[in-house]
Amino acid sequence: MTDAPRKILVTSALPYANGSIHMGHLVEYIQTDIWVRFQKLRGHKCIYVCASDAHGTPIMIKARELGVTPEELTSRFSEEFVRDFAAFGVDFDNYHTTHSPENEALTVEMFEALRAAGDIYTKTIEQAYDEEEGMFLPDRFVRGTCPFCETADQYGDACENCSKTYTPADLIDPVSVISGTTPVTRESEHYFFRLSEYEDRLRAWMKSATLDKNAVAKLDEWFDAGLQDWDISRDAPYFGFRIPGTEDKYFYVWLDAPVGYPASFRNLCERRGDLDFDEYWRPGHDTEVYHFIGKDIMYFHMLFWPAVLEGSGFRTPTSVYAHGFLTVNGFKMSKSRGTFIKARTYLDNLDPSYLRYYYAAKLGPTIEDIDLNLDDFVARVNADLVGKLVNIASRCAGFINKRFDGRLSGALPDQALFEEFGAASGTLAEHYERREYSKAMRLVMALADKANRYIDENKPWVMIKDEDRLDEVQLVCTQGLNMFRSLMIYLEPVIPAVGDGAKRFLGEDTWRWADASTPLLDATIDKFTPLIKRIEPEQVQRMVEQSKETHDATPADKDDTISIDDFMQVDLRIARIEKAEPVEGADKLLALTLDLGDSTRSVFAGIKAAYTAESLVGRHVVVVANLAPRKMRFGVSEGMVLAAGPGGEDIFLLSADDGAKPGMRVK
RNA sequence: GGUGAUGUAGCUCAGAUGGUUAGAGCGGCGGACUCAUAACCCGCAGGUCGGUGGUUCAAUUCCACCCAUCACCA
Repeated sequence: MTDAPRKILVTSALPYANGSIHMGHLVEYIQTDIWVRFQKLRGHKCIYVCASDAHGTPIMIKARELGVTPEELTSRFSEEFVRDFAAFGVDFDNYHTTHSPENEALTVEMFEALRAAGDIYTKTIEQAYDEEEGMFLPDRFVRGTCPFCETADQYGDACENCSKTYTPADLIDPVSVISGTTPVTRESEHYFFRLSEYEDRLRAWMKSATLDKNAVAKLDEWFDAGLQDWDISRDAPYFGFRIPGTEDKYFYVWLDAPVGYPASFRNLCERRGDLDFDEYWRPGHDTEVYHFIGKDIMYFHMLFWPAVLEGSGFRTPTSVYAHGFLTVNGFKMSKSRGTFIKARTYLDNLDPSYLRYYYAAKLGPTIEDIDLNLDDFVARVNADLVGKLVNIASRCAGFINKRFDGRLSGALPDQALFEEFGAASGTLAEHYERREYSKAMRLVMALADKANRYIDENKPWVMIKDEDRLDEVQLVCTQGLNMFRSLMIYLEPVIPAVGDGAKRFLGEDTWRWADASTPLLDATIDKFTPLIKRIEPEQVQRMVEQSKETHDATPADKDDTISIDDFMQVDLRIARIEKAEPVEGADKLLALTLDLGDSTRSVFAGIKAAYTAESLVGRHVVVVANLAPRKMRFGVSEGMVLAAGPGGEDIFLLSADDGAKPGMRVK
């Protein structure tokens, strides 16, 4: 490996400063940190910056609720973030905030450049307005009944029940979540960025950035739908930067948030003499810029952000690396299950190296979600890190310490075997570079197996009993410790804290990547102490217990079992099918008219492939009587007829035995 | 609803541009060892590769549809 040193700037997404860091956040910061540490270990100049995302309505509202200023709120969370990240070994070169002079200056500069280029225009739009609070309301701050399916208490942008999208003005009985009053619709002038003009340039950038194929598919989808211009302003009151030349207009938080990357970097430049801002952020230099993000914010980082940079005279990112989400034990993190685990709660119970290794063992370069299975976590970490890896040192060190005064021999007995370990360097480096961490971990563990097998075959504990073979014991253990050392160098980006312990044990100060291919000989090692402890399952149990918050559990967070009360909320009734007819334009639906005793209902049922209309008339079926009515293309469906089976022709209606009458409750 | 992705042994995941007995680690079972944080080593048992249909001499791998899970919809 003779790569010339590269100049690389890396970022992780800016955490929003209104809540604590949790296990989901850490996937990204650990992924990025591993990559950065790898680059540094290889001798490249790699800078890692981040910042708190400090603007926007949610922060403004939360600060108001707590009776503090937004500045106080966000700096409080920033301090917490910095502490948590440091504890997990996430080693930023700079951690800043978007509420900074550097950020304001850059945001205004970009805005002015875009305006000068004719890419900014104003347009009057209508928006929900809370008269009591005297403020415009973001869609998420208006709730009401869905205009399509009439489900109550839905957000102002989309219905969680029928998934239709709409605007707050479409809601039935809309309410401001801040004051509880009914919002009115009011006009306001907004600033727009002509994203629609950037399609060609974005397509060109997309090719040069060699994005993940899933990301490309997603972008193509967005291009196909047509790029819409982007509303980049918000009305006062708002926590953010005021747009120059206006009294009451502010930049939308998503405009200045990514500017936080160069702003944090500029802040670092001012404190360090060896960095030139323009070299990293203006076109025409051979520096590299990478953004690590979650797949949920690809839109902002792969469309808006490159377009803004392109249009305002800045360089575009070399690439944007998106990762998937974290599930815990196969499900979304849940407060009632105790799987909504904050960084701090983890740290109170477990060593950060465990998590860094486990994430590395599961991470690849794609946007696929990864699962933190807590049983697997315990087993995997104990088996790999303790049982295989550290065990190599543990089983060799005793002999060297007790019988050879801590002295390693001057040569290796099996040079070829050691060279195998050195030869893995190229493959491993490629895996790290491509963010194929799981592949790298598999390869390292396969080598660890090999090292353990070597020791097993050579049996130093047998030779030690024979005075004539003492030299051999020293040689075999030197070989074993050198294989251990190479693997620890390879894992230095993942578990640097364990690496530090290993360095101390081996009497070394620093490692470079290439050191893995050169053995440590004729050296004196320190007494071996356990570098990492096994995880006791109780530690995990305690962490889960401490993460449980039953009081604010939402229904979706509940256990797999339900109470009798929950069941009784479903109003099941016997109904007689009065009429059944096909629905014009629908392949699967039959329109049923049901007699419920005291009323009749119209219900659409997807059973046409299994039943003819005529065969149904007169049948008694079971219907969910209190299901929210659902508007379909053909009319409103006022209930659901129960049936079993996978669908298609395999549908089997439930019916009642003789004697059941329409309207009877099923329970 | 639209779009994208995922579905392989009990668990977590590899893999095959279609082709002899589909792999690893963990867990389970049996054996060996005792240097090592009950670690390590050897062996065994576990899978109709989500379902249905199609293309093909041949599909788990390609295509279609379906089911389930996840995400996004500015």
